[in-house]
Amino acid sequence: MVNKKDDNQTEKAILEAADKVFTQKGFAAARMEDIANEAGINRALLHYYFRSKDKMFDLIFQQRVAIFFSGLGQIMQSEKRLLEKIQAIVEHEITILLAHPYLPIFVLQELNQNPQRMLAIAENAGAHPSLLLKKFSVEVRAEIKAGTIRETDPAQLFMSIMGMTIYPFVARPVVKIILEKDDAGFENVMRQRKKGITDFIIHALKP
Amino acid sequence: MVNKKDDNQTEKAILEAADKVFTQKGFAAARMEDIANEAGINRALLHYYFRSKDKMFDLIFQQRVAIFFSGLGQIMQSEKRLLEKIQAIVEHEITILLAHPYLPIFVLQELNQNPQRMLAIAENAGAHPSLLLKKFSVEVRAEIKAGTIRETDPAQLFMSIMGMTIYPFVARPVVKIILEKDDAGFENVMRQRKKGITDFIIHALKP
DNA sequence: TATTAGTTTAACAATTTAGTTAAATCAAGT
DNA sequence: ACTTGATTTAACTAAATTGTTAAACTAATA
Repeated sequence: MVNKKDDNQTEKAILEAADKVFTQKGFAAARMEDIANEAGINRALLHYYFRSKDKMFDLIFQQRVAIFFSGLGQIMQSEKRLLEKIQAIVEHEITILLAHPYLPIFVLQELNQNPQRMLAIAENAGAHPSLLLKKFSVEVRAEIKAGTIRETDPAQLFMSIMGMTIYPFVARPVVKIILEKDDAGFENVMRQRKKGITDFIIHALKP
Repeated sequence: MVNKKDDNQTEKAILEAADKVFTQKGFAAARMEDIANEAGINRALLHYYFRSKDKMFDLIFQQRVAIFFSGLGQIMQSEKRLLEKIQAIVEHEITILLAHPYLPIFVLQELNQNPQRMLAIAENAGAHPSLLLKKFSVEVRAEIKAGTIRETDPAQLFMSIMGMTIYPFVARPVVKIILEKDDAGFENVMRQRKKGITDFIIHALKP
């Protein structure tokens, strides 16, 4: 038997709305009614589908963290050479952030308020986050030994990569004003930035 | 006549408490009682000193934004050569962020929810934020023409500097886990990072 | 046509929170 | 001792918010 609005279309609409509202306002400032309005339904139906605000939030938050970190882990563990790997990271992250602009500030803000969530989710995912850097570090040291890049601390390099790619999205409203861009302009700058960051890092690592 | 707890010590305690609570939880999640407890007083006295939550928040927020941007503007407008200027920016920002670790995520989160606040504060400060980049851009182009640095987009460079310095603080809980550091260890890494970032940028800019 | 599941409406209870107030208390200075 | 202003206590109001519920409605389906 098929629903009035066929299939699970409503559930999807709710999840999308919840994502939008939670992401833009954060958990504390998000109102169930905001989500209902955004989804084009009413509060009663919200609780009919998802029992409580907390349950909805946990769902959304896990999804968002997954999006934020998923691809990254795979690329970090891949067999590419270091510079190619860095390029892949940068392009992947910026592509994702262009599609989900408010993702990082949301995730990071909620993690800051509740840092143990990070560990819980990581455990759930099966791998400890510190593994993320292990292989990367080995590769960096190998390239240094081979003389292909100059002496560099892997952890510092990793933070630089992440900072250069993610920060502009976190500081989006400030960046837009300083650069005098609208949303379209901002996104253009970020697309150019894919190549810009990679070049920048390649030059910085030259022996 | 002097107060029970002499002078304006209480007002100071309240402001410090409000700073701490607002900064860590954000406006929406911050409770007046949290602030009162943190200040070692009760809610009634809070309203006796500062009429409302909004008033308190506006006060704190303006102060925080000022700290976040103040020194930066002066350095950007100064007469240093480009590389020295970059070094000064990095050292200044990291020094401030070590003293106020939760400052950027707080400011950026609240700005994201309320972007027009940025313009209001900027107007209040008398200068449009876009001026921040003007002189810097001229200098970058001059150095490029002089052949002292390679072809570089000033805006992209600026975002890279800010990203490398500020992002680790925004992502502090994640960084701590990935690097397996406690607070002291994290701060050590950030102190080392002052020189690390500057070196990184200098190499990246070499013709 | 009767059934069924999704949906709306509207009212409700319970809780949390901001903000107010009056009275009591306390710690100084005069 | 008296006064004064800061502070606490404790109660309160008003509003917002989450969550629940019963009844009505609707659209597809059997």
